[in-house]
Amino acid sequence: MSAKQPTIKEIAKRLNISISTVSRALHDHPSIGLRTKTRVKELASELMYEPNQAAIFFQQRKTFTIGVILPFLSEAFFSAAISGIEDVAGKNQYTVLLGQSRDDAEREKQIIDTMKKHRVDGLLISISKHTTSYEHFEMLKRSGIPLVFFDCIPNMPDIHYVACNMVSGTVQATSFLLKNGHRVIGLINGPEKLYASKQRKEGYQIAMSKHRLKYDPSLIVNSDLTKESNCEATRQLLLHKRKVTAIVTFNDYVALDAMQYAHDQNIDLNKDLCFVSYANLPLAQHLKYAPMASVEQHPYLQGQKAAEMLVELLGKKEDEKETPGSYKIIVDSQLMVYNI
Amino acid sequence: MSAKQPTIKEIAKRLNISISTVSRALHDHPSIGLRTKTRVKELASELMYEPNQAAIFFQQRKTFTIGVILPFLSEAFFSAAISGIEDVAGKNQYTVLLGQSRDDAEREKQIIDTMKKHRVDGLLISISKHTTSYEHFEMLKRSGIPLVFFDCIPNMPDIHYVACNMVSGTVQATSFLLKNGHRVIGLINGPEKLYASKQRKEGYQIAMSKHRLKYDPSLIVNSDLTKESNCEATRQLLLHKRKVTAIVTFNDYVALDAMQYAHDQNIDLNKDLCFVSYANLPLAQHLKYAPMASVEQHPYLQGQKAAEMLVELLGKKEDEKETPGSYKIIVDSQLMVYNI
DNA sequence: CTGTTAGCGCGTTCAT
DNA sequence: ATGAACGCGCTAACAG
Repeated sequence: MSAKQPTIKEIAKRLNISISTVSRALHDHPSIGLRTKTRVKELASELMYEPNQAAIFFQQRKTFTIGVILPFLSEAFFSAAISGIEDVAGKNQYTVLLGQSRDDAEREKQIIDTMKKHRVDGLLISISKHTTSYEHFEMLKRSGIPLVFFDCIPNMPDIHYVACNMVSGTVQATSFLLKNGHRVIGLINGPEKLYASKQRKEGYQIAMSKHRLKYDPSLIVNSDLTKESNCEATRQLLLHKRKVTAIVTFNDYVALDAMQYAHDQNIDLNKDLCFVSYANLPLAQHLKYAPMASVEQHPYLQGQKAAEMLVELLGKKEDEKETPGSYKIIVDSQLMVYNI
Repeated sequence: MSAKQPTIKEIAKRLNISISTVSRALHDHPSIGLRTKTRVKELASELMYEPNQAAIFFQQRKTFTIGVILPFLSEAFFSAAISGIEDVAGKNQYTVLLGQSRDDAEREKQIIDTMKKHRVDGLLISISKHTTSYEHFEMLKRSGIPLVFFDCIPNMPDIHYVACNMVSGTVQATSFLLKNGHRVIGLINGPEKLYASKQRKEGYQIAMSKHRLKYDPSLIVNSDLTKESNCEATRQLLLHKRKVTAIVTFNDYVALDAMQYAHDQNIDLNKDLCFVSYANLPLAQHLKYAPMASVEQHPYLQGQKAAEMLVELLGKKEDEKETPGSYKIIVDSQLMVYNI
């Protein structure tokens, strides 16, 4: 029933002209007679001709597809980021091939393989929490597939990336608490190896020294970000010999667990114990307990910037890939104080 | 630097054998000598040869790509659904091309065009709230691109789809309230034209008549699902001449707005006024106010089933597309009572 | 202005 | 057991 897609060949045959004439007519090539041009175009639309992109992609060695690999779409941060990516991609005629690593290094690797097979033109990656080996990224580089990391970036030399300056964000967060009179401030950090954790730690330290307060390492506890670990971390801080009056948490999910735990210990939230976090969560106003303030990481913007960077790399590629350096964009994070 | 991808042609030249021999060797064709086979394979892996899928796709007239179009990834329902889709797709060697319609009919249409251009093998769509014309879907059908709808499906004949039985879900929800002694139950429904709204209305009516209660149309109010509209709907129900003691809401987002509004009117939630909703939201335990119960729609499962259906259609296509009928899968929704 | 030809990378007959 | 040749749909370099 559904007639198979017509080709320029078909059109050429029917019109008794050559294939290339048809091709040129369709492309408004200047050297085609108006008469033939209209004839071609009419028949084309009559037949509902549509160029076979697969063929074009093939011969142009380009798929106009960019792969996006990220941990979880269910995290608001990423669903916002991918919207930014999608918008930029679409504006530049690219489509988005999706892959969720689910924070599984093996899965991430496999997705990369698949994407490579599909000959994506470039890749946008926010690496999984558990990715420790970076071979597959190196491999991509060697294959000449441009790669831009965003948000969660690997500790590798010469990479392109977009990330948030979590150092300054954490300085803001901690300073906010200090200005509000808190002196003993805990930090529930993520896994120690994570770059994101290092930045938070650094920001915390900077803020402390700025206020001429001694940095107490025991006020920083690491969590592997499971609920249990988050609660355990909270417990530790609550048992600290000094009275902790405020806590900065690695992200909102940690904050929720911590606040829940503290509340269950009959602690008056955001009074006896204040929380400041990093905004990954929507619905703040509908939450039972919300942190007093949250560091906004601008996910949509990060996605946008990363996609723009990639698109630029893709454009440049044809001419000269002589720029071996690395592009970096640091998006400023900023503390948002909730007025609830 | 990065050597361009080697081809079988390249390998053939180096080994002084023909292209087709290389091709066959790589495919373990029985009629290739063990000796040449190993030689080929060795060189191939040495050069890190990888078949150019773009070329293969092209000549096989297949991209092994399925397009997924849905309103918002930021809604938990959809991010869960796409995970189900991704898993099934991956298991069957398909990749997922993503497009968010943002509930914009025009955008939806344009995404479909792009996907068609990209020659996706099939499409999975949850239509936007504002899609009223179905031409583009018809067009796809005519092009021979298999189409499976999920969750939000258009009112069209002969379509394949996976959806949740919201009628029975609503019957359960309403009955739950009736069993708990409520007699005057409001329903904040979505836009009237939506199939999802019709189902909810129907379920509401069925539950009422099952309990031999008279159906009062004025207890059903429509919302366009904006915050304002949700609050206005709530207001109407609160002003109802009969005392409304329970409300079924179109979804969790509506419920949140409604509960917030009611709370601001000094109403004791889930006591003076009970809420039951449809589960689109995670973090239920962290919410300030949560409905007493929620109808689970099994998004992951719906995504899975829809993808499986599409994969099957894609497999069948080659042989005979003689089955013009339509596949339907109704996933049972079920009421989850929160024990908070 | 238009036609001819070649080639993109691969699978697939059809020969040998 | 291997090679030559063709075609998928399209673009582009090269003739007229």
